[in-house]
Amino acid sequence: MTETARPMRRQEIREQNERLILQAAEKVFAEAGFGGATMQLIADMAGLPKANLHYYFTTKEDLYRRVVQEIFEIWLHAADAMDHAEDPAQGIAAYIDAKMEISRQHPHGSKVWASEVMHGAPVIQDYLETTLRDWTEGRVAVINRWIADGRMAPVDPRHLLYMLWATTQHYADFGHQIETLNGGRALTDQQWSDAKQSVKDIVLRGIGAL
Amino acid sequence: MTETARPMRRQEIREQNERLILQAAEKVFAEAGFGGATMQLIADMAGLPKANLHYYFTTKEDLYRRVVQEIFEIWLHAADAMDHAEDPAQGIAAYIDAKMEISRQHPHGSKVWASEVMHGAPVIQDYLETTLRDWTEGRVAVINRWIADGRMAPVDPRHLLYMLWATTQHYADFGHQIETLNGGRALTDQQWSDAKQSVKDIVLRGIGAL
DNA sequence: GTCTATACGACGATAGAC
DNA sequence: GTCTATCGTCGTATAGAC
Repeated sequence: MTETARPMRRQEIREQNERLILQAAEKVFAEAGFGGATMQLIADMAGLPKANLHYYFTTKEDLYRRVVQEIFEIWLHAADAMDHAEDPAQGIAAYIDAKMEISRQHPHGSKVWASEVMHGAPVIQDYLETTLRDWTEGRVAVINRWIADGRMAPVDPRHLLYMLWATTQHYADFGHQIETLNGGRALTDQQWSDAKQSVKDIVLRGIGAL
Repeated sequence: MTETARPMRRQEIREQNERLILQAAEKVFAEAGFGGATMQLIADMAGLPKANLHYYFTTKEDLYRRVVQEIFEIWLHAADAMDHAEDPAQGIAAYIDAKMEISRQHPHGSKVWASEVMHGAPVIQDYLETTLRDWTEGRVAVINRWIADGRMAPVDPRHLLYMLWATTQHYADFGHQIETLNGGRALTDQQWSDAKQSVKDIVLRGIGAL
């Protein structure tokens, strides 16, 4: 009887274990907060000994930082939907759809980010001041161009962006509250679709793009 | 030399100390999360010995529960602004103004609530299922009446409420991010005024009430 | 690369003097 | 009602065998 499965190389073992740990950490940090999370809990969920976590990430804060960075990267890519559009109706609708879908697919990451910012962004303050600030200024310019071209009403671009962030992320961060108000049941496919449509209807009409 | 100040009675001492502790706890729980907060930190901020906290509130969780209940009560009263209005333009504008003002005056409480819900509402789940559910159904009925009377567009009342909660609370919960994007400075009176107006403009136009 | 055992510190809670 | 001293627990992190 020969061993058919190719043995994993060191690099593959490392990648697989880091992936396992990061997925477990995202869930535990989201559900318990940074202070409430324990390395033991994350290790159990990842199915690895606690000491291995320290081997791969050294400290609890290192591991946490990596989790926060991941959701941030995902959000940045959602802006692509907005950039490749000519008019606001299409661009903002696509951005809302993308952000709502992320809230559905990555609710844990969204919560970890929210928790981090609520506590004053002790770990990712530099990201706020560089990447996020640049990103925001770029989108503000896009929206201002749409306004200048008469394609939408003259609303303050920053407050519009805050409304988009707040509303889309609310479906992840306050998902438990929404579920409770939905009779204790998670939103169905149809209800998610309705949610996206409701948000797009109100916002697009609200900025005069419909 | 006589003592002019009337000595406080036991009940007054208790009320004053509980108030000191609750204010300190709200701030510490908001900034550090439940797990990150320590009784020592709260005691130092309140200017009382740590043992006194346990005397008045027994456990850390008791103290936390009281903090969460307080912000919830404040939010419930904000709905009064909505109930005494005949048309949606006036009622929802008043609700937005009230909720925005609470975000400004009680950012810590808002964050504690957000954190509690994000972690699955382990302490106030019963409130979600009773008080909040009843409250929500009442407002849904009001909005549906406005729609039936042709005073606003036929939007889904629940998703409208979620957008109002998300957007208004965002200015408290993500206040640090907003401040960073504002050049590291807190919003001025004028900027708060602009924020309220922007939210009202987009939402009211969005639901066809303008 | 994996895991057991443990050091070390911090926190919640309480006992008991005042 | 107030406060000091302290107990027991738990969590992060590491040392060292395998």
